Formats: sequence, C-alpha cells, structure tokens
Amino acid sequence: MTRLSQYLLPTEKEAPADAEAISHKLMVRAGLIRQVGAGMWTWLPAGWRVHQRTVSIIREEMDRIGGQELLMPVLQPADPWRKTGRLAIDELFKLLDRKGSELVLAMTHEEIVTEHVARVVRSYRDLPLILYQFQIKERDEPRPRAGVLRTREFIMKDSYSFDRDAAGMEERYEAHAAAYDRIMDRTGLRYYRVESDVGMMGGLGAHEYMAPCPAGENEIALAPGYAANVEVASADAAFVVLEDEPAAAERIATPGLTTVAEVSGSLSVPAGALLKAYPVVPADAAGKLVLVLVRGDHRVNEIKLANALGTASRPAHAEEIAAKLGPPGFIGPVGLDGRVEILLDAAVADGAYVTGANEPDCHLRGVVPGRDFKFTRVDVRTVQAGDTVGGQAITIEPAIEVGNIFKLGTRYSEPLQASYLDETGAALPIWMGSYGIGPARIVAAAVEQYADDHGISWPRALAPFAVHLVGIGKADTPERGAAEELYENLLAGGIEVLYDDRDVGPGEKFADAELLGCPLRLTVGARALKTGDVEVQLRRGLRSAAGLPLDHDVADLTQALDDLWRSLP
RNA sequence: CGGGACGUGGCGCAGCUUGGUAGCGCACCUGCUUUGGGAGCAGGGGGUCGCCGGUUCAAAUCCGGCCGUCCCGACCA
Repeated sequence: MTRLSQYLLPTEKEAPADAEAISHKLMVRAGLIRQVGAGMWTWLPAGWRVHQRTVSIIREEMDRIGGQELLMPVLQPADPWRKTGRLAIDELFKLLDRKGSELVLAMTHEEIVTEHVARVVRSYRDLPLILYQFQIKERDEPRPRAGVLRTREFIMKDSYSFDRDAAGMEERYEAHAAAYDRIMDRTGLRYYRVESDVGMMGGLGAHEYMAPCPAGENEIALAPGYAANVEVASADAAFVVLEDEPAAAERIATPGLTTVAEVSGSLSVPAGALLKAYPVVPADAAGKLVLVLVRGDHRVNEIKLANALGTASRPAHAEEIAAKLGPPGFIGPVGLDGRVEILLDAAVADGAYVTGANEPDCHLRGVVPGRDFKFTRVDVRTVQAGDTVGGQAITIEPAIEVGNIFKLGTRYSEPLQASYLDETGAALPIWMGSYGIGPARIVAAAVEQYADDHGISWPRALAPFAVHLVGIGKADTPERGAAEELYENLLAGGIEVLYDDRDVGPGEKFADAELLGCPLRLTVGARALKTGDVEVQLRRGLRSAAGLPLDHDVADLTQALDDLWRSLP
C-alpha cells in the first residue's frame, strides 16, 4: 500500500534536538528511522525499503561469487569465544541464562561458522567454501553516535571463506574485493577501497571500503592512485630546510621552552628542523623504555607504532621519563649510551636537528642522527596534508567504513580445530577470510553524500520508491481523478510509486517529496490537465525534465519512465 | 573511562534565578473556507514536568541520589 494517506511516513519539520549528523537529522525527519535508545533504532517502512534494497544488491553480488547464504544465531555459548581468546573483548555482550550457563550476543560470527565448518568439512574435496548471512550484530559500543552510523545493534552481511591454503584464501579474498567493488558501484556511493589495519580481528591483511562523508569517523589519505586509512598510511613528508651540520652538536640555553612551537620560535628554525622525542613503554616489556623520534612538525601514529614494535605501548609517565632520560620537555636521544632503544621515523632526512639535551632548560643544536646517536629506522608518523605520494599531494578526508575484508589465515581455524585431510591424508588447518559490510552505513552514507538543503536525494539504486507522485487539488476534482488514474497505470506498469493522495496543501506535499528524496517526482494538477502533460522533476539538482503525456497507455508510460530512470545517477 | 550539555504533551522550546492553578509554536481532533510551495477562522483533546528521596503549608522550580540522551576526547571486528 503506497498511498501516502495510509502509509506510515511520519515526516517532521524539525530535526530532533540531539541530532548532529546530516544523515541522523534527515533520516529521522523523512520518517525512515526512529530511536529506541542509545544506539538502538527502528527502521520504519520507507527506511526499511531502502535498507532491503541495499541488502538485495549485496546478496546478488555474494551469490555471483558463489556465496551460500545461511543464518546463524546471535545468542551463542561463550565457550568458542573463550577458545579464540575473544571472550575478553569489552564490546562483547555477555550474559547468563537461568541455569547459569555463560552466553554471549555475537558481535560477529567467526567462532560459530568455524565450529560448523570444523565439524562438517573433512576433506580437501569439501573446499573451498564461501558462507554468508545477513544477521544482527550486537556490540556494547562505548559511544553510539550519529543515528544509524554507529549503533549497538545492526545488521551486517558477514561472509567467511574457507580454503586449503594461503593461495586459495587469496583467491577468495580477491573474489570478495571484486564483489565489494561491484556492490559499491551499484549503490551509487562515492567510495574508496583503502589499506587498513587488521585490528582486533587479527590476520594477514585487510582492506576497508570507505565512503567519504562529513559525519565519517575515520580519516583517509588520498592521492592519485593511492588511498589508505590514515591509521596505516605512508607518504613522503614535505621538505624542510635544515641547518648545516656543525662539527659537533652545541648546547644552547632554552629556559622554560618545553614545546616544539616554543623552541622553534625562539631559535627561528622551522618546527620540522626539531626532533620530537616521544618515550613509550611497550605493553610486553614492563620497565623498558623506547624513545620514538619524529620530526617536530609530525605526530606519532599509535597504530603504526604498535605495528613497528610488534606490541601495543603507552606513553611513558613523567616519573619514568625523569628516571631514565631527563626532565620532561627537554629530553633527547644524545648520550643515552644504549640504555634506551631509539626509533627514528622514516621521514627524518639526513642532516642536523635540534633536540632536547636531557638537562633542564637546555637543548642541543646540530644533532646528526647516526653520528650523535644510534637508531633503528621505522615508519611511525601520521601522514598529513602537504605530504606527497609519488610526487602527488595527498588530501585527507573524513569517511565512514561501510565494509571490510580480512585475510584471517588460521587465526580461528587453529584454536577451533577446523582442519581437513589433504591428498596424502595429512590434517591441515583451513585458511580463512572474513568479510563484512553494513547496509545501514551504506544507507546513511548515501544520505550524507547526496543531501541538499531540501532533504535526501537518493541514488536510484537505493531510493525507497522510484516515483513520488504528487496529486494536487481537492479530492473528487478532475485533476485528482487524473492523478488516481496515473497511479493505477504506474502500478500496472510495475513502477514502484509512492502516491501522495493526502488532503493537504501542495507546499506540504512538495516539501515532503523533497525531504524523502525519491529520484523522480511526478506532479498532476489542474496545470497538467490543461497542457496534457505530467510534470517531471528530477530530485538530484531539482531539475525539471520533459513532461510525460497524460494519455500515454501503460506500455508507453512504463517505457518512457524506464528510459528516464536509466539516465539517473 | 575523562570533559561538557540536556531531560517540561508526538516534535521544537519557554517557565526554574526569586517555590504559589503548567505555557508557546508546530503537529493532532471537529466544523467551515482554502488547494501549484509547509493555508485561514472558530472550537477542542492531550503533559505522573526522567525516576526516587529530602526541605517546605506548598516543588517543574531548592537540595541529594539515581537513570536516560547527546556532543568532544579515549575506545571502536
């Protein structure tokens, strides 16, 4: 039933006071979603149509690469999670049943799908496999935000691949990358596939599908031919002019100057001619201190640092710094005599730098890495605007992660004993991949990317309806009769149409149509009866298109609309 | 987890400082008028003022505790 007079589409003139993100405001205002609690949302009929359109696209592309759809429970025994070491994850909801058995609400389904495969797959002949589902995920998020962009409960398409070896896993990974590319292309979103950190999934490699949008919570670094999550991005730093190397470093008085800005200002050298010393304590080596050096105008990237160290780390406390190095604010790499391991960032070019002297109110000028201290070279800085990749400047954009693909290897198959017998009868672990995609985020990202001052402007692949038909004039007038007839003809022609047959003024109908954002608006009023043409407006850009003759028969009407439809973004 | 803000009818808000019959706009219901850009007139319905406790003759208002929601940061397969 798609007569607006009988359809549940509660539009609002004003956005909820606590909404900030564009998609949050517009999806509530357009009557697509309603909030239940923090990070808990109901999809109303029109919103659910959009969500399910996205689901359909994903399903088609998963089936195309040989995926087999199944459904696994959200409520699960805790035991497999204990085996993989993931029971300790804070985001995992845990509960007890009435008998006191430990249960979890799944945040993803690696454990269960791997257990199934472990029991069912015996032979190399059973591989490869791609299994997937659309299922609710539950996560005890520290901070749900921005409508459906980050929620505690959401539907995810998650798929899992099972192969006999690394080469097979790579094949399945590439198949998923291709499927995801097609999915994203079909949704009409602007997106990038970027290199990403493997994070808590563990594993051997990963990409994320990022949709740039203002409310995005990630940052991506972009250059022609290059796209990466800022968490892992590498780039060439902007050149900085260094002073000539003196024969030896010289001690200079810098009373009270503890920051890069203060020191560089006082000495009239660029911030990039300083070395910023960042002492950290590795998580796996209590009592050990590592001194990380980056250029004064750069920032240490915690994730790249963790990858370089092979373990997480925390900034050293002031007491630890004072005990092992010198007064905080004046620490540096010179004279440590191997007591502290020194990591030097890759962006530090050869030359002379200003560093702390490990003495109060003193810095050293003309410090030359290699000559004045030994170091290990690492890439641990955060890329920034002004850097280049292949000579091309990078830009940094906020983006929302709408999908990801992971090479898991045997991260889950080993603890859960998912193995198969090869041709020689040897038992070998199964090589896995894991691939997620969030329809709700695709929907919200589309709203963010294409909204204008009037409301949502759906890409045609996601729109809740193809056509928003506005009937103008009172009920029982000839123009409304014409609108009714057109509605019936559109339905007969298989066009998905929302018919605004409400007894309200034209302004309200137009405003609601623009808010909801269906790609085509057809208007039938007295004017249409006079000219014989139905007015057609394209939502994207609010441009008028050539009118359609009111007296078209169903086949002609359908054909004309179909032609127009194909021309839409 | 740290910082900040908010909670009064479906939505947006005022009232709280200085305690005394709970108000406005939109939305909703009825009638009449109106129909190409969120209409007009008249009438009407709807609120345990987040919850619990305290102070007081009297609490939306003052005090205490709790809960909820949002924003920034931390965190985030």
